[in-house]
Amino acid sequence: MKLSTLSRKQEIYKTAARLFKEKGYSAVTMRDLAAEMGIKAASLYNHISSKQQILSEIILDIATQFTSGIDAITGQETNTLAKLKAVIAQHITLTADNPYGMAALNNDWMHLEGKLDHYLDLRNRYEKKFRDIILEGKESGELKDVNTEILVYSILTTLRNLYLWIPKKGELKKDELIEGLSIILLQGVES
Amino acid sequence: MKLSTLSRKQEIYKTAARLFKEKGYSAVTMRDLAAEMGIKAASLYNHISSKQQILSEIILDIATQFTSGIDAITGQETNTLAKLKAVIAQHITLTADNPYGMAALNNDWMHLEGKLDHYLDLRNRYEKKFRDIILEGKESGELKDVNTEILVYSILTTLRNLYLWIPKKGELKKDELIEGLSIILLQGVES
DNA sequence: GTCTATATTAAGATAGAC
DNA sequence: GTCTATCTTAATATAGAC
Repeated sequence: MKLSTLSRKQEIYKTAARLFKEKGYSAVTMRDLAAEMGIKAASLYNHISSKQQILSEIILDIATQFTSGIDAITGQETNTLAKLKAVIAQHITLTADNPYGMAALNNDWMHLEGKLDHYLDLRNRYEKKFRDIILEGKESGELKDVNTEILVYSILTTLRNLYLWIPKKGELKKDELIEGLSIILLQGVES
Repeated sequence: MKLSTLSRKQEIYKTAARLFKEKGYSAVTMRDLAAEMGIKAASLYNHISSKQQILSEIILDIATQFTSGIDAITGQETNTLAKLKAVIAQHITLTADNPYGMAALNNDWMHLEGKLDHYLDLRNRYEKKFRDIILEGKESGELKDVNTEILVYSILTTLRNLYLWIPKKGELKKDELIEGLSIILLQGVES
């Protein structure tokens, strides 16, 4: 793919993700998507094979990036707080790169058909690795003895929904956001 | 309405909310809804006037409850931490009462047609009142000087998504959840 | 209160011309 | 790579019988 131009296929994915964020997968028609790109719906099928394939591509692309990311973090020889901060940084980076894709990941995964099981598998493994980081922190004494499930839920929910908020706050620099979120999410639970 | 039986209309709202949570408003058809209730789609129209009306009813009912609730909390003569804990308790209570409606509120509000402006108005007022509680706490010194916008986002996101989590965790008692969440959300920001 | 039958509109997708 | 034309299916909703 050329550097500063997206292939037509990539353009379709990008436009679709934006529309999916606004109205959800089911409410976006192939005619909506085509109109947004200035072509007719039938022309889309020269580049993609189905609406379903567009959704799969968008969601599994991001899910795979999160999976690789958490594997790298888990493999680090660092303490729990460094790992948690790396998880926060990864969410901010991937969300800033692709906020519309993150929205589809969060809200439209249940409309995956053939790839649903694969997606659920990736998500469950991600959650387990994240929970394990928390559990290690509690065992080592780095984290206070708060309720694990509530803490896992609270942090992951905040991170997963950053797409609702990041694009509007262009004035906040990425490093400041990583610092600010780390303080708010972690300061209360550090020993 | 009789005490232990829902009117047919209420039954429709309740069933619809559950289906909306699973697949989203747009992906649920009147035939799906009717089948779930053991009748034909046409029969639904003896009780309700449109699919759109079902969505309005579900969302605005909850949004109104949140609005009354925050008005009561804002009117209390208590300190900031007590007010924040009351907000947390309200979210937990309303979500536990109606997790499916909360899902529709969060995910399907953009499909409101005639009532969209009214909904957005209620939501904006709620957010403003919540932000004002945080700002008062910072002025009075009860809260640390953390980034206001990040804190507002983080707490509200966690509370708004409780529906994803509360129904699965029946073993957690409500009071424990209020305590646990208050610790995790607030302990890091108290002075 | 529910049914069958149906009107109307719009969806995803394909064929074949240019 | 895009178009027009079209197939097939399914959506919301109404009319009128029981």
